[in-house]
Amino acid sequence: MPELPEVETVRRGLSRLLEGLVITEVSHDNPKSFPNAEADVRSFLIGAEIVEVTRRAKVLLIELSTKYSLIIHLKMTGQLVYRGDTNFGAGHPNDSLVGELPDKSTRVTFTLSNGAHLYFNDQRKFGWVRLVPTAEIPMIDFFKRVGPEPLSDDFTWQIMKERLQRRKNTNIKAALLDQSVIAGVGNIYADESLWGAKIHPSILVKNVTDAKIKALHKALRDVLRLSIDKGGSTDKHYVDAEGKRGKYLTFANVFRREGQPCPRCGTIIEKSRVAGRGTHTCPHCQKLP
DNA sequence: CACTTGACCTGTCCGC
DNA sequence: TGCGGACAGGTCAAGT
Repeated sequence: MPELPEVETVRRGLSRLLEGLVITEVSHDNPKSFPNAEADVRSFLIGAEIVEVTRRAKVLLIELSTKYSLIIHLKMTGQLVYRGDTNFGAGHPNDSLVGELPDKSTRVTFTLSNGAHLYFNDQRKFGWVRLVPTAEIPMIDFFKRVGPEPLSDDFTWQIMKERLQRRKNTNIKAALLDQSVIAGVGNIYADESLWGAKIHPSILVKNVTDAKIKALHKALRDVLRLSIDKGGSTDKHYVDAEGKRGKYLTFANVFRREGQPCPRCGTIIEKSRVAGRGTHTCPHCQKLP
C-alpha cells in the first residue's frame, strides 16, 4: 500500500528525526525481513551515523557514514516508526495508529544514540531491509530499470508518453503500475489519476490519445502532490515515521468508494478487476472509445 | 520478447 | 460460533 506519497511522507519524517544520530544496536526476528543481516552485519551498522534519508520510487535509502546504506522496501504492510523516550500508542492525541513497540509485527529494531528506537514492522513479511555499499546501489537491477520520478521537474507529458509506449499493447492501468515505466505509482494513485483524466483503465496504451496522456500527466502529478500534502493514504497499515495515519483517503474520488456517487457526475462508482487489481471507476466519466 | 498470472504472507471479512 | 475462501496489493518468478 505504501506508494510514492506514503514513502515520501515517511522519508520526510525520518530525515527530520534520524539525520545525525548514530546506530548503537540492531536486532531482527525474521531472516526474510533482513536477508543479508548475517553474522557481521552488526559490525557494519553499529557506530554508523545516519547521514541522509532519500527515496527512489517506493524505496527508502538511509545513507550511513560508513559508505554503506540501508535500503528499505515497505511493500504492502511495512512501517518504519521512530519512538523516543515516550512510548506512546493508540489513543494518544497524536493520532497514532500503532500501539506500544515492539509488537508482534516488529521485524527489525534499531537503537539510536539518543536512546530512541526505530522499528521496522511488517505484518505480511513482504517488505525488507538490506545493507549495501552505497556505491553499489546504482548497479542493483531495480534501480537500473526503474522509470523516472513523476514529480521531478523534467517529467513532461511527452516523457510520460514515451515511457508508456514501452507497454503499448497492454492496458493503461498495467502500464502505470509498471515501475520500469514510471516510478512510484501503485493501485491507489493509478485509479485516482485515471479518474481525473477520464480514462478507462482497460484501454490499451496505443489507443490513448495525446490529449488524454496530457490530462493523465497532470492528474497524476496533482494527485501525488495532494496526497503528500495530506500525509498519504492510510487504509489499515500505513503510518508515517511517528506512527500517524495519512489523510488522503478522505479526499479520494474513486478509490474504495464503490457504491458511492462520482464527485463529478453523480453516477455510482463501480469496482472491477483490471491488471489483476481491484479497480475503481466511474462508468459514466471513464468509457472505452 | 511481450504480456499475464501466481507466489510470497497474514489478518480480516463474508457467507454458510 | 467456527470454518473455508476471497481479498487486500508491490514485486518478481514462472507461465503462456
